[in-house]
Amino acid sequence: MGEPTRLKAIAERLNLSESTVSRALNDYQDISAHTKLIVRNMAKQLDYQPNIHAKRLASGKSETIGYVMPIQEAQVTGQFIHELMAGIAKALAKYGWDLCVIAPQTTEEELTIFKKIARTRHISGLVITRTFSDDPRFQLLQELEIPFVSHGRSQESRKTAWLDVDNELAFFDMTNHLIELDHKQIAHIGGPLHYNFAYQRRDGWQRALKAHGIKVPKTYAETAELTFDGGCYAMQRLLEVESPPTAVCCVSDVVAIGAMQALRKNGLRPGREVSLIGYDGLELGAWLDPPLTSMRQPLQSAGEKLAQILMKIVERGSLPSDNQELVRASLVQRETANAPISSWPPNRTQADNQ
Amino acid sequence: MGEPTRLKAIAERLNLSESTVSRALNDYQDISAHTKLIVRNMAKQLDYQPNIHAKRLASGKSETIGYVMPIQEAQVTGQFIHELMAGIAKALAKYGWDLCVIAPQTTEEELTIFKKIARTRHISGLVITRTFSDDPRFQLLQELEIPFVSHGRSQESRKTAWLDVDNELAFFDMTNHLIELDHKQIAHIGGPLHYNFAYQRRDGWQRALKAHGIKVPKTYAETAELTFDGGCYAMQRLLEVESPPTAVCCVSDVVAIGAMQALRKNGLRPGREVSLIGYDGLELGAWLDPPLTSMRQPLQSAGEKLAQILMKIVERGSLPSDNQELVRASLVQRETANAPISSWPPNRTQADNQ
DNA sequence: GTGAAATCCGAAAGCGTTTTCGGTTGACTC
DNA sequence: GAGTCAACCGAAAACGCTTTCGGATTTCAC
Repeated sequence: MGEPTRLKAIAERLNLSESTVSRALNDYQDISAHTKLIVRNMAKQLDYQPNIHAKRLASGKSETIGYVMPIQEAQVTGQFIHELMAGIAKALAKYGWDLCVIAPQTTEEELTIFKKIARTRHISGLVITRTFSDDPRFQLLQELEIPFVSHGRSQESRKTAWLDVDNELAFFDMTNHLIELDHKQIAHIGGPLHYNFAYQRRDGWQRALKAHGIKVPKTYAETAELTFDGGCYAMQRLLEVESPPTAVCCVSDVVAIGAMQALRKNGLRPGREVSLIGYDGLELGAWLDPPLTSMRQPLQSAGEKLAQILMKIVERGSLPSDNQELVRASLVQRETANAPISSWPPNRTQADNQ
Repeated sequence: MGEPTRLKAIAERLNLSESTVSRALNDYQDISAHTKLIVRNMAKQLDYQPNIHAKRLASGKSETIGYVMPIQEAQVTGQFIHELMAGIAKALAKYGWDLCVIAPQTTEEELTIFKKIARTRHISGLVITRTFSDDPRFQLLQELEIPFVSHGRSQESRKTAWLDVDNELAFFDMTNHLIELDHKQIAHIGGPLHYNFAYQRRDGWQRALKAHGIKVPKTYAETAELTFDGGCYAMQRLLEVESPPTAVCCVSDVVAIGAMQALRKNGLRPGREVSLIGYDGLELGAWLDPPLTSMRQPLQSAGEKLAQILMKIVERGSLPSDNQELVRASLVQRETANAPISSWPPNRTQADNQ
């Protein structure tokens, strides 16, 4: 397809110097409006695209940001990542920035890669996800002075940029929804507490209970691995407490789906004897029988915002003022959250005593 | 963290020229083994990382490949993409290549981006997925002389590099599995024929039937959108034919899940009255009630292979000999594929006549 | 001991931009 | 009409690497 157009070609055609052409295209102040105009027209006519490597070498900027793919450990993170990345890529594309994927195999490798990036600087900023309460990446990235923004918070994120869903509020809302349906025995299946969101979600549940003066036994606060099996076991344990709950707030959809399975195994139907609300709003929840009620956070737009925040940080060389943002999750009404029924829970003490 | 190490620093420390150092690190023939050794040691000691932009500018190579994210249209592509990308990134990382994500919003934009890449050449090769029977990308990329490899074939892919699962064989195997279970009334819910794999999967089903001398009515060849609803409607239609099937081969897991729903609505249980096999092996299939039998293709390793093929093409400047590869899908036995039962299908003609 | 070949390395010219610095205009002031 | 000040543009030096070319040794054969 022939040689690509260079700055030189434009300069020669217009009898200008390369430097003038360059500054015209980059909108420098000291180029006349007229010159800018003819240069831009010629550039368009010749379909000029700057050599990106020369540009980045000369300017010392890379205009590339990296997305660190979480190591596959929790289940069905795929859809999540896909939507988020699509949003990031979209926002970056508007400004001609590139999105580079980093897929470390282990946590150690991840940290090693960060150190390498700190030296090469060929990636000027990072988006990280799946944050932990105690997440070593925050300190390291700050030490290395690599601009970054996280999707989700951590104990270390007071002074860093992040965008997160208001987990506490989401579970407050979720629990309130169940209370409005007239539930009073509302349990919670939480996630492992090394995930930062696990705390917040549990707190939201507790606050809603407290706000309505509802007291539940300690056994109602369950914990599960973020897997189908984890949810299944946790629900099973909840069914074995003295007075089982009529509704359960689940830390994730996958966990909720596991809980549904446990209910079925015990001859119970989700949304009848025991209401269930998940979190993530996965579309696959709609395909279950019955379809799973859930909470959904906007992911594509989150990706876009993350990219915008990060670009600002990179360009300014420091944190902008609006570097932390909380978004609200919304209820996805499906069929597993309904009013309690009179025949549940069974009067276990009577039955057991007979 | 101080200035990064440059070639110059190594050269000065060792009293060598920059060019010698450069060639030593790049393993040129005309540098003595001894020199190479001391240069490499010093490079390691100083933690030298070449400036990638300078390198790419000077060498004219970009060592970056692009992955074109499919436009979100079919459902649950997320997990699929995630695994594939992880494999690609892993293989590229071994050689220090970068993976750049391209997320076009429309088909037109996708083609425009290709043209831009052809001019800038800042991405030296592409991986494309979700191929269509009639896929304009193949011709364009060849015209533009952009190296690429596709995951999946097309009508235009005789002369291009690809890696694909043997769809025909997968559905041949799938159908045989049902035949071995003693099914004789085996239907197929296929995908829209603009997807290239839709043909192959249908053909595999037909070949297996033919191989066993099994004849089925034409109405057994259904077509559905690759969605939950699509599968649901198609299954409903199958239940309304004169003698409904005892087993159904579904073009994808999502379609199969929709089909399960249709069965339930009709008071039938998947895997009892009607056996069902999906395709994709999504883990979420295991969470259904009953868990969905499916076929699975290896995705992570496919990603790695795609990356390797593409790197070869880019480096050689032409197609290597082993540029097309077919992998085999394997059966994921779960619970929706069992032997037929005597009470199904109902003797419809009798019943209707009464 | 001479010529040829092989071995190893340095000099220098790129690669295509950006950006600083200074110089040339013309207009404007007094 | 000399000086000042903008306004505008060109020259040239980076940026950090690769790669060609040729020169200086050394080795080998005869």
